[in-house]
Amino acid sequence: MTEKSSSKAQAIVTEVRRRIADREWRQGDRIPDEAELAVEFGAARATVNKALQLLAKEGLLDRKRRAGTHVTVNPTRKATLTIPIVREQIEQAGMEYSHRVVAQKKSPIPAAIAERMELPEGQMLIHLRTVHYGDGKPFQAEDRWINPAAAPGVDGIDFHRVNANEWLVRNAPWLRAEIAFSAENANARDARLLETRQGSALLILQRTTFNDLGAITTVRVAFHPGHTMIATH
Amino acid sequence: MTEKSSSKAQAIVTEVRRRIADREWRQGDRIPDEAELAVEFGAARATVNKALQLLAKEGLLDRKRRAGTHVTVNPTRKATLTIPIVREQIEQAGMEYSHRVVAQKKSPIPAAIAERMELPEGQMLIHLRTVHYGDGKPFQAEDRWINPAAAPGVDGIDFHRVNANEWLVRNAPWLRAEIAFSAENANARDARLLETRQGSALLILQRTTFNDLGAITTVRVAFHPGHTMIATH
DNA sequence: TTAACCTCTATGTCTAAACTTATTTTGACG
DNA sequence: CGTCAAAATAAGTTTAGACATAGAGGTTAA
Repeated sequence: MTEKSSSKAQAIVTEVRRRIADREWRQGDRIPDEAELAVEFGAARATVNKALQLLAKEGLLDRKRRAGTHVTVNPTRKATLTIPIVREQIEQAGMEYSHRVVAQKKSPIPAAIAERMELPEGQMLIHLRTVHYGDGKPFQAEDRWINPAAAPGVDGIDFHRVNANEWLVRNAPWLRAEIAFSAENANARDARLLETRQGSALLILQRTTFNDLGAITTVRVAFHPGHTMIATH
Repeated sequence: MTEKSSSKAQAIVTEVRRRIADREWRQGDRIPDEAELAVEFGAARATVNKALQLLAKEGLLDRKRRAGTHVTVNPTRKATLTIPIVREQIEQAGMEYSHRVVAQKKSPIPAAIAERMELPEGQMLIHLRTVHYGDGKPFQAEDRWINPAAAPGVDGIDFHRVNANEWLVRNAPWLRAEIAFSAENANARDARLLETRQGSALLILQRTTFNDLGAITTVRVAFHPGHTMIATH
């Protein structure tokens, strides 16, 4: 077995991946059971189990009790997206971070937002529009609604002085999130805020977070044209 | 402890998440060590370890030997994207799948592709353009380059008859992938293939896969305007 | 003061063994 | 034959115990 990493389990992961990549074990094949692999790799069954569970979570293996472990036929591979805090993303790129709150007020939520937040239409939430800059150039525009009922303490905050993203991350951790990506042509406001021309293609990230008390916040983030999000395998 | 799931480890995960969400344990706090939690939860240390490692991978906890486990200060939460096989995605939506190969030929790769695939510029690869349809309406347009050196057997295949995506998934599993999302205004070709107007905002997915032999394939997928990709927490 | 070194501790990893549980197989019975 | 129940099997989970190792903190020597 090719030892590629420090841990035994990781070595098993690597070796099984190699066998699949090299087609020693083909799509649909049943692979030896945990006990046999444990003997072959000189490891305990628990260690083999850990390795195979990881590969199953990755989508490379299908595991079923009694039926054994099979190489996935149509592997739907998963990619992990890391959604960083804007400020950190900008500073990590070696730019100077700044932001500007364009609007902060209490408003009744429109139908689309109500649906996303699973709240009744017309409820009064905090509505916030912010632009984040790197070295003075617009990086992303945020359109955010915050539900004070699920984020205690938010009412007294002046988001002109405190970064909403960071305040929320620190003061209202979420239990569940819904995230969606899409592309939209910049509308007049997007264009103005991002200092680009109307109609240019923007990557849009839409995220709603929930805790026991319900929806905390929903945000539509419009990235500057040309922005790329990287996902890691 | 609120038992939310079958497994003990999962129950610990849920309870720790709750304590963080309810701010019993706050950002930056050091939480009790594994041995203490094991006693509190009436579990073995290995079980607590499994739970905490999961939360650390999620980004909620920071763990360091000797220093203990802390609640992450600026949690960079991760989202998992499932990139399905087109056919399955379309059929799952209850539509009838079809596809059309617009072009298949051997061409020298341009500089941008060469860089992505870590190959010398001008190398001859298979170039493929395909449109995938749901109920006859264009769903996504693929622009793909395939490296026969890393995908043995690909040379004889007629991709007018075989779906490239599915052939590759089955015959050339990858070890490493690079995935990126962005938005682009539809160019003339995109507009024609997707039957939309030039300039409309398209969600673009760019993926390159590798095995021991090098880059297998790189593909630029342009989705129909309005398409949304969902990520799960 | 600083650098080099040591010690201690909390996490990381593995093991053997047991028990649980989903699922397939088998086989008895109608 | 088909049906239902029992047996068998492979993965799922947990446990106690052991050892490895990073790294914080303290100690000593230059």
